Amino acid sequence: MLITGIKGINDILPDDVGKWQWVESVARRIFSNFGFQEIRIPLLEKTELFARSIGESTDIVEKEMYTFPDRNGQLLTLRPEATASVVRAFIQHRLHLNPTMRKFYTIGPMFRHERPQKGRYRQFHQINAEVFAMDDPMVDAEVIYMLLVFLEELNIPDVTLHINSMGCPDCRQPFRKSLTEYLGRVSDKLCSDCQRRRLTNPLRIFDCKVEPCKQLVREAPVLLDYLCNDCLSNFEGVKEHLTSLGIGYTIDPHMVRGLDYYNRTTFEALTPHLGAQNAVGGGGRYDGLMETLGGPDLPATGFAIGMERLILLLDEKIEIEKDSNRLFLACLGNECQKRGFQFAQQLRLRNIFVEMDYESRSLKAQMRRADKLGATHVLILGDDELAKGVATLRNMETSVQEDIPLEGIVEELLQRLRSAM
RNA sequence: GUGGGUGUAGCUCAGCAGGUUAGAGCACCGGGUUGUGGCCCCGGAGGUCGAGGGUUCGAAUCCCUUCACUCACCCCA
Repeated sequence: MLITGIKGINDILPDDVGKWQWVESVARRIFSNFGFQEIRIPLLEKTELFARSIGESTDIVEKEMYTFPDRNGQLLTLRPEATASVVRAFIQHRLHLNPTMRKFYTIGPMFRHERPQKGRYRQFHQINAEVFAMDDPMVDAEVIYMLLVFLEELNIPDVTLHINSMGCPDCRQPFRKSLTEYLGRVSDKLCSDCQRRRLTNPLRIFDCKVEPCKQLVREAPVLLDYLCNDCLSNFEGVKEHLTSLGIGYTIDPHMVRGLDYYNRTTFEALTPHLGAQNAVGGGGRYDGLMETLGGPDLPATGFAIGMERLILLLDEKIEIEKDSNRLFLACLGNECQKRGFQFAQQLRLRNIFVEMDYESRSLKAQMRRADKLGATHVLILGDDELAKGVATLRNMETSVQEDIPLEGIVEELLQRLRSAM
């Protein structure tokens, strides 16, 4: 019985790895320009961390987490998102005492036990950015700007920005009340799912795709109308700064995010090219989370980007530039192969790409392989050459061959191969 | 968890009104050049037709079961 991988947990094969590395390098470059520093957090955390931060009644916590007891009976969870861990690390290491520790990014896999489909997997990868201890609307705008700059740099097509404000606990209270009242009045017209949502998590009804519900939602009270003065001026500030940076946006009063910790400005970068999914990235402010997790009462904002979705959206045409020259060593006969084998190691130590065959195959076969590997040069080492004290260097592009004396050949090759880089 | 679609060579797929040895393209290996890649020509290897059961003289093809993949619902990156 063949052992296969786990459903929704995929391999990334060498042919695709180039794209991933490229995406990561662009993220590192851009985020670093914005003052973000990389932080690496564990894949495993105590279950309680996620339960408390994400919210007990969210789908993630209720039914999507990979949770199990370790050998000591401690309940652990494979992280379903990164923010909770970054906040935890920030608190644990008292980083708020260090003023250079404010902006972080992290890249890595997350785990959610959902049914896989296009753009959605059980192990998926996110690029996260988080900013702590800053609540000026300028910061919200800058974070959003950085997200868009990044997507732009990757040439992700047809990205639109949707924003909303989730208010604060103060304004959410009266809003919740009037929303529940409204939903109570129209409850018999809601779909069965929304019937349930009405009682468990009324805000979720804004996400419903059933037509009658969408109708009703249009008439429902929206949080934006209930914002307190502070939240309102804050939201205005964010919009102003976005505009000043030349960012177009759509205000979507019905946008609801899946995690409970969000407040004030939330946002999503959407594209129509992801099948049933539409978000490539999303995030928002989460001012209360740090205190909830036992840390200082510091504001925070951030976002997550779905890397699989990014990869799906990448232009097929992008090509990862081929690095430097590649030398293939073609050896004929046992003696020559031994010489070549040692020779290859020497060149590699000098930072040159060298590949060779380990079976003794015909020169034709070796040439073919050299071509497949994209070798720019082939060094042919056979009895004829050894007898003359040379090796034949073939330029694969021009097909020009010349003899190189074995004496001092390493330095000679280094020069030739490096100069063309 | 629910529903639809699809499972034939490493990959993309043809074959399916049941009928001799299951095919193609690409990829792979070898030869055409006793030591020279790409293009071309010739040859070769590679398949328990997802698995199990049933119908039949005979099943890749029909029926049942099951598994996997995939898309969608739910929800999200």
